[in-house]
Amino acid sequence: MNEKRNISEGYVPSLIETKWQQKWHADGLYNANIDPNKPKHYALTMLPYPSGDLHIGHWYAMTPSDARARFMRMNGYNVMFPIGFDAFGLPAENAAIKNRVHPKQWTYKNIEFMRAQLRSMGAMWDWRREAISADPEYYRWTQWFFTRLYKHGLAYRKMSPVDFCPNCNTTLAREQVWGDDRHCERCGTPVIKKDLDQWFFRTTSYAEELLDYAGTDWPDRVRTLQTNWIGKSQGASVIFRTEQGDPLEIFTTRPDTLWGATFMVLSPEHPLVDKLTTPAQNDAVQEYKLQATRQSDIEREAVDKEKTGVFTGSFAINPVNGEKIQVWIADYVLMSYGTGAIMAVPAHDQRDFEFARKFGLEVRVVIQPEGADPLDGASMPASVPASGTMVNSGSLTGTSADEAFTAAIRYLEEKGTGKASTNYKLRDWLISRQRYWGAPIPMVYCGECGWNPVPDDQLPVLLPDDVEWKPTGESPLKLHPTWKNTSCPVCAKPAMRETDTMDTFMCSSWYHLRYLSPKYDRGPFDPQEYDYWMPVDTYTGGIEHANMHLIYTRFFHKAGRDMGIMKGREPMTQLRNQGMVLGEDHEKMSKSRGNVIAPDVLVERYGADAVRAFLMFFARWDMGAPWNSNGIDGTVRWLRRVWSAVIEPGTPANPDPEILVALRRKVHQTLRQVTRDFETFEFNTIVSALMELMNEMYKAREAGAGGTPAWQEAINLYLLMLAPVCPHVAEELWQYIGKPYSIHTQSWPKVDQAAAAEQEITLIVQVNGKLRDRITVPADIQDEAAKAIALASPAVQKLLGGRSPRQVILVPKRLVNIVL
RNA sequence: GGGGAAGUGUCGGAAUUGGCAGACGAGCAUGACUUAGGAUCAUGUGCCGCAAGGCGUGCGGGUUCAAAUCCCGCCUUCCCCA
Repeated sequence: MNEKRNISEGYVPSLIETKWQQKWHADGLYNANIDPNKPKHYALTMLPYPSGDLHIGHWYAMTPSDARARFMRMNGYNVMFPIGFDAFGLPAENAAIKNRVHPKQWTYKNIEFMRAQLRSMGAMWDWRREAISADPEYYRWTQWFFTRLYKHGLAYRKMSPVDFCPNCNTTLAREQVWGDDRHCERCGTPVIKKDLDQWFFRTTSYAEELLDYAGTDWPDRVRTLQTNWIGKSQGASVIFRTEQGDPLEIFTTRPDTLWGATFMVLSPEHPLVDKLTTPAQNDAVQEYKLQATRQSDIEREAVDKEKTGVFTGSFAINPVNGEKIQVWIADYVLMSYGTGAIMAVPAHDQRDFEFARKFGLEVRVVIQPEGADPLDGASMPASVPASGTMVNSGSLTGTSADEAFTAAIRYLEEKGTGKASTNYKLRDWLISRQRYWGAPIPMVYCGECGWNPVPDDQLPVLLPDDVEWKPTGESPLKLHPTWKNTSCPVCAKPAMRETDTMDTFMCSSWYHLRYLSPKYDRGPFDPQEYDYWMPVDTYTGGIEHANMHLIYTRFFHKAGRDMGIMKGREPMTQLRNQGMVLGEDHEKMSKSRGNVIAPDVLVERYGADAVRAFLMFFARWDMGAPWNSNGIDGTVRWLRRVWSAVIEPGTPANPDPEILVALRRKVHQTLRQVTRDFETFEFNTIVSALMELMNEMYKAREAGAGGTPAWQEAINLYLLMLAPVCPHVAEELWQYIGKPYSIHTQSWPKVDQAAAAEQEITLIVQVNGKLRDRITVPADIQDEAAKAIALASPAVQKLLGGRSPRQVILVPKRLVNIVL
């Protein structure tokens, strides 16, 4: 089939899309190489998990990222736009258990399929840089990073609870715990918490620095999410003592209310609980501890939940007044926040208040709000906010609560029983997973030498292939007959490997570095590539990763910098988030809900370019929307119109010169808007501006402008503007009009400001803020002239009825508001 | 529960960030061309009203010459929670 015949058949995406994809690939058009003579631009889109199928949400995320990377390239940047796969993780293991396929096989088969899906998008990925986190040559370096963090004291081991199914005898991930009663997804048994020795990274050491976003262009929304997640609060740590003499440390943000503490509450998991529990209370305490382990933290923290708790039978001494107060346990105190123990000040904290009322504990007012009747602890209906004047507070009585805050800390420090303290909600990062399909934690335990990292020359610690899954779901690494046996890296005696693997967030914390040089074997990345490309200039991905992935990757970078491996403050300079595409039923898209929209079907039917354009057009990118296929026909119609405008320009028919001026004006105005919208990630209005321009061009062609120089300029600029959005059809038509290959290596056009300037504007005339007239006036109209014209309007004269206006408000070159 | 967002025609959405509400697209209606149309082209399309005109951006207040946009209080929906 020859070229001309294709063209005359009209716009048939299938005839052009694969053709160009293959040519671009063969020519290495999108290969990114170091070029010191050009400014670089590292554009990164969050890497997909190879679940088996790309869904429309992936395209929604990636298409605009690709379009913008293309736009940057046309603006003279040397652009790198890599892709890869976040290939470890639980779904592969579930598939293994369910379908008896090896996770490796399942994962790599999925990757193969998804590569083809990704290629059909026509994105400018440099596939030579593809990185797959489950490749040994990748996870070798994930493990290497672990050992570095360990050597720098940033990885440590401690006991920590996991969700555990006592029937299956296995730990469960959050998504394996179902329902309000929190039962095991496999067997339905209620889940309990079990303490295991696990590895942690000291993310909290970087809490303070993570609060500082200097050097980033990140959305305020993300900064706020992270700041709240890190959750810094200032207060005091105070040491109470149990009757038996054990120190019992608490953190409080309100040290000023210390005199109002009438009891203490420990988390049921607190280490002192058993020691504090008296024989008479033991049954009740043990029973309560068990039921507390059955709940999620989210449930436990719920403020409006009915308060529960049990008295331990023991007392503690309040260090500021020597009073003996009861020690309770309650699930609303979490072991993971602060010290897992609180002083309860029911008069000024609502949760403590509800607890006190339920169990008949004393409520003692220590702060009297200004101008209110004196509060009575016994009868007050709710806690009151802690601001006002101190009462019943020893030496602090009479001062304001604000002053009392620092005074109380001074008092504690003088007495040596507390100090000013800062607490963070951020916890250390638990990275141990009792799973097979992840990077093995490269640590070895020796009876004599303890824990030691696997030496670099023995990395990677390879996952064994010959594993089996017991129906219980226990980790195959633990069950493997020989894998865990090794020798101690220090004394060479027989030793045991750690059988846990790493959280996949570890893999995704540095994938942007592996892209730099995925085959490099002398380090995690080639330093030359690093120095040229890093940091990531534009990072795009879902807002849902604001807290976990994006905090982990920042932590990882800062820790790497302090270890001399990475450079600079932040790994990603600019961040932009897309919203989520929900299913047509307005629910989150998922296989289990059966509401997944597959791009393949759409591409086959409408072509990749139309799908790309529609995805950019159908919703605000940063907001997302429920999917709706209805509008996609409009996008196809538009591309057909574009096709027809290029193929059938018509012949010049001596048009009115004003038609040509107006055409050029519209073209350059559109270019101005499209350029701005690319810069600000407003992709939907890029497409609508292009549609609008095409509508104008059809009218101009109708009026005889087709084939004129103005028309040809319009076509040229149109295709250049279209190229980042619809790369295939733009390339095809660019070739058709005889321009040199490739359109994607052309420069972004410049706006002709003079041509874009309006000669006339519509002056809005309001009376008392209501629209009364619209008058076309010269664009350079002066203020006084505009007022005069507005006042002379018949509509205004009628309303004035001979009166003179009280006030005339003028917005230059836009609006006149006449106030009567 | 905590944290973060968002509510605009029949639908997806636009609005130079305080200045013409509803761009663009879908849908619908009418017409043209057609043996035919899930093709193409043209025109119309927020609501009430014959009209003049009035009303309209989740609901209720407020600030302002002017509010979808700013402030206060509600309601609803969505996202994240190691």
